[in-house]
Amino acid sequence: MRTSVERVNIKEEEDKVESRFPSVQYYYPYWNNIWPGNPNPSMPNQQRPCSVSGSSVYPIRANRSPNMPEVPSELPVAQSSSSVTQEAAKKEEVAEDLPATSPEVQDEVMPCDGEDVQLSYLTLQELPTQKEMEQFAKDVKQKRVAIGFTQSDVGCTLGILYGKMFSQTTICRFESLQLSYKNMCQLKPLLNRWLRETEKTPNLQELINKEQAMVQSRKRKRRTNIDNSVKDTLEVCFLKNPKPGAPDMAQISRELKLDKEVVRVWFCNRRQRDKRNVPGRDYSGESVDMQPMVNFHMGPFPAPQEMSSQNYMAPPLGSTGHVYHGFNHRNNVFPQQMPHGIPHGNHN
DNA sequence: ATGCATGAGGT
DNA sequence: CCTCATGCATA
Repeated sequence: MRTSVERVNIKEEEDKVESRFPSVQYYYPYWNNIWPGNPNPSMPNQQRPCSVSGSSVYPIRANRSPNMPEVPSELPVAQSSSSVTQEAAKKEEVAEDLPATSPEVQDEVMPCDGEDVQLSYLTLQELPTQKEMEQFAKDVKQKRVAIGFTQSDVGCTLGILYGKMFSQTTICRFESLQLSYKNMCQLKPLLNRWLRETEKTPNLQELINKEQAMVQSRKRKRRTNIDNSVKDTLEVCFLKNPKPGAPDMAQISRELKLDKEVVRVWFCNRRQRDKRNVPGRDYSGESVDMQPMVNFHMGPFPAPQEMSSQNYMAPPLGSTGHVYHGFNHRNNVFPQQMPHGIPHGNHN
């Protein structure tokens, strides 16, 4: 049993469209998606092709596998909605980004084979390796701390300097490499620029405060709190079928007495999380797989995403059907290893 | 730091 | 109805 596991396309398996929004109307009237939160309405909305479209796929150096006939296909369809993120910082990334982090490597990167890592008009050099990315993230954090910036400050500064603001969340995730590879690549140029910019203009603090003054929030659905016991059950369901169809979700929601939309979102998020924490490949570079039973391929790259979730072991739950708090709800299933030497305390 | 939510863009 | 980037809200 190994890679032969093909993705089960439960996706199209059901056409019986369950009533999607049955009894749900907890949505407040803020649907006219104008979100005021964005202080930069002037962002160009072009869509440049992006460099990569894989999720948690990290490229490696070419000298590793000489047998991979990598063919950078033409303009990949960047469905990325992040406009400025790419455009603005791209060019200089080409020229200046590399030397900073890992000097030893100057050769090309080798995007994963079967993966959808693609190149467009960008050079291969723009695809940092996982190691480089780790180093870069570390650098960013170090710098941030050094100048006494909070993660929010950084996000804010990016907005001021380059027109696209980011939340504390995003910066945090960047630093801890919790974003998809592609996402990391998009943000890297910006942060790289920030890194350099910061050295010149040490007093951005004021700008920040000014900008931060106009923070606003729109009404949002209150965050649902799902009981751990319920989460356990959801987890079990997920392991059995990461992509339940509408009917399935309907049933789950019924049984757990959760709103269908909540269930749907939970699965979406669960899948997303699944992609970030690639089994057996933590971000520490040296890692070995910690899941002896999983059957994901052990190549340099994670298996095709669709199957990643199937690699999880069956939950340790008893067959009694009785749910107990058996999961670690913190860094569950795959404890994510943080590469940073810095302890993970709150630094804000 | 992370859980749930939103919305754009894609089938 | 999905994925993906992103963020509010909260533990």
